[in-house]
Amino acid sequence: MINITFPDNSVRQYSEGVTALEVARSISEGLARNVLAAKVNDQVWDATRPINNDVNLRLFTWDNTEGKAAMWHSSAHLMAEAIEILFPGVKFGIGPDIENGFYYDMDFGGYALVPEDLVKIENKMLELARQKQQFIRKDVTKADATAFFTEKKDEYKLELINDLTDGTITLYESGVFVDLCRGPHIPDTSFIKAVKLLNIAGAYWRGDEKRKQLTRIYGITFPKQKDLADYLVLLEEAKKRDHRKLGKELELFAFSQNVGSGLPLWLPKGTDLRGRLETFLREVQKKAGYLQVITPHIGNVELYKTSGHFQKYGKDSFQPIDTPVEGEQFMLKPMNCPHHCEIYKVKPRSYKDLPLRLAEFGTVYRYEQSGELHGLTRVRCFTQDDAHIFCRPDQIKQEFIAVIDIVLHIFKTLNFTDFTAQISLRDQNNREKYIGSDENWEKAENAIIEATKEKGMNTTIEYGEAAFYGPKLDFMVRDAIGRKWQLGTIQVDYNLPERFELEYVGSDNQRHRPVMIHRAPFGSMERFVAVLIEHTGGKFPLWLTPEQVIILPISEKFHDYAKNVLNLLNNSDIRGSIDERSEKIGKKIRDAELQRIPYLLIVGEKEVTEGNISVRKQGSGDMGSFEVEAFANLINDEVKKSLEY
RNA sequence: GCCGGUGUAGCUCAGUUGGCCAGAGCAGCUGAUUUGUAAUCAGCUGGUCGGGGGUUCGAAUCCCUCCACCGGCUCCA
Repeated sequence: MINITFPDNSVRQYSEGVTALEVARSISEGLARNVLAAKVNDQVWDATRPINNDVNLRLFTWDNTEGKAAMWHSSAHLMAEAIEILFPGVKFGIGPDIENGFYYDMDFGGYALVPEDLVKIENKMLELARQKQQFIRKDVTKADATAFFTEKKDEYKLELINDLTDGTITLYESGVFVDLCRGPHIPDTSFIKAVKLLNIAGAYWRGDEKRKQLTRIYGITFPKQKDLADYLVLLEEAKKRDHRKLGKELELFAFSQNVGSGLPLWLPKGTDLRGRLETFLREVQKKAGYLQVITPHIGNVELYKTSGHFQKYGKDSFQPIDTPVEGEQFMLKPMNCPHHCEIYKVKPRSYKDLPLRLAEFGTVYRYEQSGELHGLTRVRCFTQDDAHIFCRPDQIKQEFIAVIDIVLHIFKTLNFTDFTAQISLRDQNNREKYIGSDENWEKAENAIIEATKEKGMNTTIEYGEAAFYGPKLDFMVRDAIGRKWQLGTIQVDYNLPERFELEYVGSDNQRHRPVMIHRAPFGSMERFVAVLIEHTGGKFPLWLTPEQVIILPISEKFHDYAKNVLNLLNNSDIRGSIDERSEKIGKKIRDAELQRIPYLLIVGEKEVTEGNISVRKQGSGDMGSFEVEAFANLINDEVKKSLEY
């Protein structure tokens, strides 16, 4: 007999070789019907795998991340089986579960899948799922595995096997499909009741653009048909919040092929909104001791050779601009830091001057690959809310923490609760990608880790995500459909001060090298506004929104009164307009609601007589009558409250 | 940049197997209406069917090519 300990620390005895599924059945038949996988000590196992020792056991169902993972991983196998039946000869790469579903990378040998194929595959998957195929785990030797996939002529699997070093190789068999796989899998395919293959994409084998591009199919499955329907509705809802769609509808920004792709045109309302964000940040930064500067949009090529950017990115940048006579070359500026270094150098600096915090809403130009362009989140011209802090080495931590405070303050003011703080470090195996000494890298990496610890932040660490000159702390948020974007960033840099030979005179009257911190709380105005649009669905905070109110006269007779009301509101710093169209009030309300204007003020006979306004709040309806002054106070209180430091 | 998809009026979309002058709704303009909490009515304007090339008696429709956009991959100072 063996002892099995459950999460609540209770212990039960079972005979050796018992499976998690049998354990579940011993607890309740209902549980057994829902068990997808199990955690045995620290490893997630098949629920059908025999347990031979005393262990800690935890059962996973669809309600657990691990349960979903097993379900989707198994779904990838099921899809592969369906494809092997429908498209014999297809070679398989990898097919993992992902956050929302799964994918499988496959080599269709030149055949281009069409969307109708997906439907066929879905149907075949459902057919196979109903057969209640079991996932059978087999331990094999490397030689056996190699022999099997050699026979199958699957070079991708062979390459994977070849790279396996830990000795144990497992295969999983379900129906006619056998895959190299670590597992775990769900007990059988009958748990998969609903299937949706979402899209087809190309993906380089092993993520290497020099290698063959395979066909990737993304899909998702559910244990109930209704779950799938709900999920699809969710996706549709998310698409409605897409900043590209809302940006057009709310007239915030536009793109024109005549101007060029990736070059956003900020429309009046978008400019107004962005301007308010900038003003807001300027105020915050002023309080935090930043000095605002302005630098040109171009700079001599030599400047970027000094900084190292030219060597690193010169080929992939907009190419230098030649002057007509002197033969000089200028780059569109891809970064503001070299310019700021030159500002640092305009005069000798004393340790007493530090930290020197230079801030600029600096517009930069980067030649992003055409396939990378994406609405306002990935563009070729964008404005960073940039600043560079030049400080003494002993000031790094305090400055770093002060920047974190600014970022957190901004996120809080804008209700960005759903972000992750990611510490981006060097790729340990690929150090030649970076410039600067090991010693400085370590100092910088430690400074970031210490600062985040001190702030008690939840962080993730990503290796290989650092900038080429230094590690970063990045604030990541998701867009409407779950894609991750970097917004705020804070970066420690020992390198540029070196390259620009920046110095300050210390209290010892000796020359010392300052350290730089690059930081941008929004990241870029473009990307920030994009994410803001998606997070708010276009319903911006009152203090930020381009139009706070719109006055809707019942008929032309009340236009004069409306103008008086607008004047009074303008005098109280409230911005808005009057809908003077000869439309019915229902139409005016509808249009204003669709424009996400926070307050609709209706004025007609009744309001004129009583000298007030009827207020309707966007999204929630009639709030009743208000005196203009009382309403103005209400608005201003709301604005003040959301901007409190 | 790579793989796949899409491209018809400002927007959302129809347009049978290639065949009369390319359609609708919304928006816009003009007029009527003077309206009470999510779409008043009528008329009009508006498209080199993404650009270029080809096949054909004839192309929005078939082929080639370029461009843009969409979903991924790779990249992201």
